[in-house]
Parts: sequence; C-alpha cells; structure tokens
Amino acid sequence: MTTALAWFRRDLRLSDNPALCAALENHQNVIPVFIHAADEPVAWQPGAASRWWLHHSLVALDGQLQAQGSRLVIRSGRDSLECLRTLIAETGATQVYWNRQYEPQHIARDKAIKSSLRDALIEVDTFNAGLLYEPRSISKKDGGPFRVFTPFWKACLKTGLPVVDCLAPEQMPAVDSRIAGESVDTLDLLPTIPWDSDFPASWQPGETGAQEKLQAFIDGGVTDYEDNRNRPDYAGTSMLSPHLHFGEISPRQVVQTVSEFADRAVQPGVIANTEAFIRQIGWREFAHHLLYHYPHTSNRPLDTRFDKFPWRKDYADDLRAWQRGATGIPIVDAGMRELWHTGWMHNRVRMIVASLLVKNMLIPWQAGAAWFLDTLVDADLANNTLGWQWSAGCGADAAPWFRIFNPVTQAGKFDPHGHYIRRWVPEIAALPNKYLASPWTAPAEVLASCNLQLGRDYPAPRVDLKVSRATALERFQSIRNNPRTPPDPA
DNA sequence: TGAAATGTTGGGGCG
DNA sequence: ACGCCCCAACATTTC
Repeated sequence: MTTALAWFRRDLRLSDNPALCAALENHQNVIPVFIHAADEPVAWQPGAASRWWLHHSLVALDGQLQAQGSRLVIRSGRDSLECLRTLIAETGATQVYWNRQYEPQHIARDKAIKSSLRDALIEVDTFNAGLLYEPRSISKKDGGPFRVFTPFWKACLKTGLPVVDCLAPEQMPAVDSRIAGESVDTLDLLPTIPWDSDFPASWQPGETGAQEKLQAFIDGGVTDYEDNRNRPDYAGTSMLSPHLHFGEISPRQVVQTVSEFADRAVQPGVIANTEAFIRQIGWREFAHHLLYHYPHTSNRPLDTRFDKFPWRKDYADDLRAWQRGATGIPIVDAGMRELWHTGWMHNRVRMIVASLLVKNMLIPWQAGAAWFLDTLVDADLANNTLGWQWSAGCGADAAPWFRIFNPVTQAGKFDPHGHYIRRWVPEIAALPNKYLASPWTAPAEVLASCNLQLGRDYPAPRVDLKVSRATALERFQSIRNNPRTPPDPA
C-alpha cells in the first residue's frame, strides 16, 4: 500500500486533472489536499471577490470528492512546504502530485518545495492542467518569446489544439478518518460585511457551475460570439473567466467541447464560427506567456519609455470616484458598478474604464490593476497585467498610446439602446437615449423634465473629455523619445 | 480591439 | 444647361 498526496491549487476540478489521475493510477491511497498559506510571498494576495469565489469552490470540490468516497483535506499554515511536510509525516505519503502554476512567485515557491521534498526522498510529479501551451513550449524561430499576439497564436495553432488528458475518476479511496482537516469556514474567506449578496445570482463556483456555463454558452451563442462579444447589454460572452482562473474547467476542455460542437453543427448553409471565441482563449495563453517571460511586468511597464511617464500625483479623489462608479460618465460608472455588484465586468467596458483612468485621468495603470485584482472574481495576475498594459499602451502588442477611447462614442456603439447604462445607473434612466451617455450635454429643460440635477442626483463629469484628451496626448508626446525596450534579437 | 481633423466626392438646390 | 454652393457620406491622415 503506498500513499500519495494530490495537492489541489488552481485546478479545483476532478476531470482533465492529470495530477489527480496520475496519483490514482500509481497509489492505492490518494489524499486530496488544499493548503491555505495566506502569508506566502506571492505577487498579490487574492482580493475579497477572489476569496469569496475560493470559499465556494472549495465547498464544491469537497462535495464532489465526498460523492466519490473521498474528501478534501484542508490545512492552513505559514507556508505550503511546512503543511506538506506535516501531512507527509502524518500519512506516510511517499509522493506528491500537483499541476503547475506559472506566475513567477509560484514557480519559485514550487521549485523550492520540489527540491526540499526530493532531498527528503519524497517523489514529486507535476503536470500541465491550466494552459493549452505552456510558456516555454512556444517560441519564435530564434528561440525568444513572442511579443505580438497574431504570430504567437499562429505558432500555437500550428502545433495543434490539445485534447483533454483524462476523465474524472469513477470512485476514489476513502481518506483515513484520523487525518484531520479544517473546515472551509475556518479559512475566513467570506466577507464580514455582506457586499456579496448579489454574487450568487451571477455565479455558481465549482466544476459543475463551470460545465453549466460552458454548455449554456454553446447552446446560447458561441456562433454569434463574434457579433455580440462587444455588447455589454447582451449576455454574449461565455463568462468562464473565473472558472478558468480557479481551474474548475480547463482550457483544453473548453476548446475541445466547442470544437466538437462546431463539427456537429456544420450543415449546408450553417457555419459554426467558433474561431473568434477560441482566439480569446488564445489571449489568455498569450498573457501567461508574457508574464512568464517578462516577470517584472506585473509592476513595471514592458515598454521602458514609460518608466518615467509623468503620471498625476494628486489623484486620490479621482481614483476613489472611479472605483465607486461616480465619475459622472455613465458608461464608466455603469461598468464600475457592475464590477462592484457582480465581481465581473464586460471586457469592452473594462477597456473603456481603463482608458478613462489611465489616459483622461492620468492615473498610473497600476492603481487600476490593483483595484481590479481586489474586486474581480476572475482576478488573474497574467490576464490583468496584459489588459492594463495594453490599455496604457506600455505593453507588448499594446494599443498605441494615442488611442484614447471616447466613452460617449463607445457607449453609442456598444450600448446603443442604453440598456446597460440604465441597468447600472438607474438615477439617469429617464434621460432620452440622445443624452443618456452624456448627461452634461442635455438641455436644462430636458434635465428638469427628468427631475434630474447634475451634481445632486448624479455627478457632473470629473473630467472634460476634450481637454483631458489633449493633455494626455501632450504627456505621451513628452516620453516619445525615451529609450525603448530593445527588440528581441532578430 | 479609436477619435478627430482634414480631404474628397457627388447629389441637389438655386440663380 | 451650367456654375456655384452646401453638406452629407465616405476616405485619408494625424495624434
């Protein structure tokens, strides 16, 4: 009888979980473990929304394991290695299995754990469960990392889309009742003030919820994704991001299921266009590729011209207004309130609110990135870093610095009927469409007829879009000739 | 996965 | 019939 630990981290699922499969294949006793080591030096501590999700995801995983005759052993402590050592001593385990993580601090931590365990004659085996293509497996012809999405994604697709590794186990060995575990509640992941009351309406954390979201997306609109994906007033996106972040579903499962649907659905006159959606999974791959190869970019711009960008310093009030959805610019406030109430924001709106913060308000992108990491249920260091550096124009393959969104124009294009704004900014819902996205342009009699007074019922805009745009262009002009990140050796 | 300024074209009103 | 102007629609350039 040999015993192994299956260490769950960002892979909170039973299907397509190669570490779990390998453990069950090679050992009679397999103990599923989750370690809560909140003090470990990682790049960012999961925010409140993320912790809410983790709580419910752990409950779901434990429930699934119990249904198979096993259970999740939860431990908390100062660091993961210490907890693993204790568990190894208690259980007599000879081997530890886990699926790899790719954030710089996680790589360093796992490397140290692996070598310590091997020094103690404990075997370690690790797997890829979280990405289609691990960062080192894709490179340019010269061996260097990609910096531009399109050639990166072409190189990925050339190697083929991977398929799922293994199915969920049918049943699992029971965990000896003498092995103690903490309850999820003792991890203290849930908020003390109940700001999360709206979350359950939007989300069902866990593997079942993830599978249901994927199926609903396939049934409801993957083929119209390309047309609808920019419309925050529709449910046109998959909303799989938090499930993917916590590994409740794998990108392999997503692309395989979507591809199988496309193969089935193709009939004369019907073309299942799933390529646009799968390309978005590719952006997630690209984000992880970039953070792996440029690990400093979660804090610092990749484009070194931006190292000395003249950001504003006295921005605390504007930042707070942005965070609270009180900028006076409706599409921005709608997005920030959606984020606060649901832990999520439509990606089109993420770009709009980011552009306003960074370019119109001249607030450093890191401040926006930190708020997103704290409030998003899909908070993910790699994806968040790519998104913010893209928006600020200082990243790889980024939006050019002169690309400044006009939130009024964007609202007109992507929320043409004003459904999204009215849902999240109800105090101006009575305004006619013509003025809904820019209440400050409404004639006095229109405001009066809606019983609306700017500055009383809804804020006056905190920035003048035209003036702040011109100022941003000037500031970006001032760093144009700074030394730029040297391109990769050709 | 921009927006605004500037340039060009062509239809229609009008003398 | 013709030139002239206006202006919407579209295209190109610039930031």
